[in-house]
Amino acid sequence: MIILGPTAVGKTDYSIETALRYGSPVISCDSRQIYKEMTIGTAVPSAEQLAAVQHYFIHSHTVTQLYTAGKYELEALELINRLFAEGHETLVMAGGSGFYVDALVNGLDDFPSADLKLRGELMTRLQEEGVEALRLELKALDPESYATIDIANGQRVVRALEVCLMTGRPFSSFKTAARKSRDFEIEKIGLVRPREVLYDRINRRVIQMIDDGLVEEVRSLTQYRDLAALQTVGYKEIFDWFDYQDGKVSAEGWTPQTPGDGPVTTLDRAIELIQRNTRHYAKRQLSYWNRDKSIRWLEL
RNA sequence: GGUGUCAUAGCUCAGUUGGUAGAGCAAAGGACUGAAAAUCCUUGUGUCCCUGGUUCGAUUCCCGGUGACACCA
Repeated sequence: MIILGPTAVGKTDYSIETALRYGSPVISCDSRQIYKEMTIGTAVPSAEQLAAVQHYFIHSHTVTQLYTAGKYELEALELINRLFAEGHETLVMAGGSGFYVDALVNGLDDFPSADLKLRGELMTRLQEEGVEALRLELKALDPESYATIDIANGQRVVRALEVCLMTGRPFSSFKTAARKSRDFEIEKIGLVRPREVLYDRINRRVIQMIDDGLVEEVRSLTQYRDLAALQTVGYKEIFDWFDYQDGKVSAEGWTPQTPGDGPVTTLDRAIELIQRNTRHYAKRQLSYWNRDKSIRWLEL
């Protein structure tokens, strides 16, 4: 049983109740709560909650190692098989990372995993030369991907190109879109609340995080700021505020007409941005699951 | 009390040398095969503050009013 839903909807409480009912642990499906260095900003379950029910994939990995949906598929599957073998009838999973859920449920094709060095080079080129150059290169190496992937999305173009260059085969040739069969039944339960209520919960939770010491948590992770794990709502905005305080960005040259958010001059501004970006994130989650007709929705 | 400036989309503003208007943000919708809390795409009709005048035609010019701000008393 997989419990999913947008951030701040109440998955943690619901999943713990459910797990207790089934005598199951909770297997988390969350791309950020997995990191042991991050706690407040990722809204991991409280110490009491973690004590009440055994949790997996919470604080289990480190930000210093790139973690991906592919690794999650492997590790989660292994864990699930082990737990079933130990006699569990029903397992409770919970999380907000749709891509991770998909990786587990349907499986990913057998793509090679990221080559960080190559990716770094491609990202540099993306910044210096723009998407256009990379796009043309992809068109030459893999016209099919060029025609099917979102060509405006630099990150996608880089990944496709990365696979082509690493393997000498077109990115599209790895794609079978075949669903892997799993030897257990999966039931998805989606938690929802009225938009207004959800947004209100998000806004309050952000304030609570600040009260709980988010700023200090972020400060303690400064050395990791460029890692993928730290590209996270609640962390990015506060790093930007630090930058402003350090004089790395200034308010000069910025007017309301300029695209973008402008400098993060105060903590209050950072809070506003975190709240907004969390709302945006919740919307993306909803849109991701919207097309999945197998989800049974439950209004809280 | 006097003078001046401003009054346009939920917010901050641009603009129309007079032919009923457009950006950023917000908001809404969407995409997604190893960075996914990432990344990317789409969507803008609003008494252009109110009244009157000039004009074929006013949100744009003029008179008056109201409100906000600034300065002077």
